[in-house]
Amino acid sequence: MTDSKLRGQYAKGEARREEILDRAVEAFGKFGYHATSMREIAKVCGLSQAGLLHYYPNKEALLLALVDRREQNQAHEITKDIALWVDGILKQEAANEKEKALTQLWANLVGEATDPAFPAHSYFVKRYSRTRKDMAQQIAGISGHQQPTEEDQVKAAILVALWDGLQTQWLLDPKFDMKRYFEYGLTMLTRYSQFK
Amino acid sequence: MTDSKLRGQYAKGEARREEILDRAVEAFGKFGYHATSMREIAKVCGLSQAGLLHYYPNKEALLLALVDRREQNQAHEITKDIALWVDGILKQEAANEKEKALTQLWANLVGEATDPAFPAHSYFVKRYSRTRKDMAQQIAGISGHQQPTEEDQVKAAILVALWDGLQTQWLLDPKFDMKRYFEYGLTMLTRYSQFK
DNA sequence: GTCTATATGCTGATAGAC
DNA sequence: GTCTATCAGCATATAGAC
Repeated sequence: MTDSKLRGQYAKGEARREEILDRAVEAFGKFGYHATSMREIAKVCGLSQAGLLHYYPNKEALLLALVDRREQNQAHEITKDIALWVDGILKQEAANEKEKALTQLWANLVGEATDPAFPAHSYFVKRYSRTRKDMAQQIAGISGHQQPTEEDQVKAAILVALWDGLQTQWLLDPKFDMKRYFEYGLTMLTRYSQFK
Repeated sequence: MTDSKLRGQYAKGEARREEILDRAVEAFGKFGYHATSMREIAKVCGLSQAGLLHYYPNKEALLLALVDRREQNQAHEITKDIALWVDGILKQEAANEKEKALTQLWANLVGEATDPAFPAHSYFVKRYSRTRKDMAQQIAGISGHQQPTEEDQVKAAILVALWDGLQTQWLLDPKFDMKRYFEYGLTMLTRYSQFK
């Protein structure tokens, strides 16, 4: 079934949809979700506005497709090897740095998603909650705990915050060396304990 | 000169302007800058749209006035007493938690301000740069350094990131106990050193 | 699958009456 | 100081031709 997608109209349409998402990420990332019109996105896709609506019936559908795709590209396993873990995180960080448009979009969306009436609000809430849980599990793993301790959970929230916050500063100022700060923070989190 | 403002038309106008800012903070905070119309703000102020424009000639002027006012309310001195410093930061954090609308506005704006074309983009860039510098000075002070060390500067950026990042998580989920995480992070930052 | 044409409504902003 | 009336522009969305 998946292979059959590679031929025929369906595959073509799917490819087009992917391409549209790529352009949309760029546009939304630059100007924000609300400030970017479907016309503009259509334009950078070489489509008319009505043509774009053929693929994504409205703006919200486009947004959700975008967010969903990012989701799927970020699945990762849990490891007990601390070096491997740090490595994995830094790789993800590097990926975010490379895909600036997507990172920018994310920063933009999170701000807007704060409003409960935002189309993807509950998605963001769940997403953050799950990320914290996963991080806590991961930190417990490398700390030799069966279950995440209170401190593991606190560290997880801090790590998530650090990630977002450093990205913000980097987005505002491209010279900001996010990686350096992130590495320091990671090391600190792995080495420090309240009880030492 | 300042006293004379308290009487007459000028004082009245000033009070009205302040009131408008209060309402605007709320509106922008909820829905973001771009997604909030001048008409909506006018409405919650009990004004017509043209009436609102009498006080702030355009949308951008309103935004800048807002950001400017927050700026002035956040000036603070440098202390060498670590407990005093932590106390001051936690007070500011509590204030942000109380003034949810303003915090929300800030989160929203920072996301949008990432775009160089955003009206207040350069303001945000400068603001963050200065905050990092101030924080580094402050951290140097409580660490007994004459000048901020490299590590002090890294810690400053991390603290700023932590602040933003935890606020984001709290805004998404009001049950998120931001203060607890912030306290942990502050303690960690003051106790930990790369060289220990 | 993509287009043109069009409907309807909201945007920021201006002009000018009161 | 506040209003109504109005503008040009752009938004999302639909209908229907090719």
